[in-house]
Amino acid sequence: MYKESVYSAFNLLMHYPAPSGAGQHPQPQPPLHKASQPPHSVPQLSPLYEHFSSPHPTQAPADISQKQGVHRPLQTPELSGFYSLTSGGMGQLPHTVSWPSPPLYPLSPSCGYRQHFPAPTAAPGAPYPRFTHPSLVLGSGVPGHPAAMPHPAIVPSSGKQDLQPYDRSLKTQADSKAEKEAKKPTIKKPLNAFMLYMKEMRAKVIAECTLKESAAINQILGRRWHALSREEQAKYYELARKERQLHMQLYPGWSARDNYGKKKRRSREKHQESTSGGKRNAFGTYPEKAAAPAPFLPMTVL
DNA sequence: ATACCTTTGAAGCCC
DNA sequence: GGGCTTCAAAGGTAT
Repeated sequence: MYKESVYSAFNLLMHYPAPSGAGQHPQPQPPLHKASQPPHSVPQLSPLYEHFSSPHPTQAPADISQKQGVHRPLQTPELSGFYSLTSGGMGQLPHTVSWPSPPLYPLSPSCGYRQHFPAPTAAPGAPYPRFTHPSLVLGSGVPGHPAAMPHPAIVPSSGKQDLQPYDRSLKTQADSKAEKEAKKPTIKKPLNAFMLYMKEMRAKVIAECTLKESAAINQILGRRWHALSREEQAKYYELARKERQLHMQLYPGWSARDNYGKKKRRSREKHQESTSGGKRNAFGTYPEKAAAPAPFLPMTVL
C-alpha cells in the first residue's frame, strides 16, 4: 500500500511543472551563529504568520493508488523528472545514466494526475480558512507573556508509564537517572524554511491530490518548493530565520546535538544507504546526488 | 510501539 | 572547509 501511494506520487510528479528556475535560486541562509548574533530582543512575529492559511477540508475521493489499471513504475524517480540508472558494484564508482521520463499520464490542473478519478470535492477557489501558525505566535513560550504557552518546540518526552512503588524500589540509581532524563521535555529543532512551507502547504496538497501518505506528499511539496519564485521562497527563509532567532532566545543553551541519537534507527546501514549517496531510483539503485544549485543571496529583512 | 519513507535545510561531527 | 549524518513534520505502512 505504501509503495502504491508512492507510485501515485510518482504519477503526480511526472506532470507537475518543472521548476522554472531550478538550479538557479536556492537560498542557503547564512548560519545564525550564536556568538555573532546574541539575542537582544524577541522579534515581533505575529504579522509574519498572517499569510499562513489552511486548505479547505475536502472529502478525499478514493485513493488514487487503489485505482485499477494504472500502470506504475517500479520506484519513485528523482524529482528532476529524469529516470536514473546506476550501475557499479562493490568498490566501484556508480555510473549513472539519466534520461527524461516519458509522460505517462495526462496533466490535471493542480497535481498532474489523470482525471479518471474524482477531483477534489471542495468548491474550486473557495477561500481557505486562515489560521495562525502555532509556532512563533507572539508570546508563545515566552514566560510572563499573557499568551504564554509552551513553545511548540517543546514536546513531552514519550516516557514509559510510571512504575508502581514496589517496582520503584527495585530501580537502580542509574535507572532513575535515565528515567529522569527520559522525562525531560525534548526541545525540538526549529523548523527550516522548507519545513515551514510544508507545514503550510501540506493540507492543500492533500486536498488537491487526494493523497494521505506523507512520503508521497513530501515529494510533491519538494517539487513545488523548487518551483517557487525567489521571492516566495525568501518569505519562508525569513520566517525560518526568525524561528531560529526566537528558538535561540528561548533556549540559549540548546544545541541540535541534544537531540542526536534520540531517534532509534532500526538499521543504521540501511539508513545510510538512503541518506548518503542518493536515493533509490526507479530501479532500486542509488543514483549520484544531484549537484546543488547555485546559491543566491536571500532577501534579508532586518 | 516505533522505525521507515520522503522532502529540504540547518547544524553537528569528523577528517 | 568539505563531506557526511542527524533531525526537524507528517501520517500511512512495515516491523
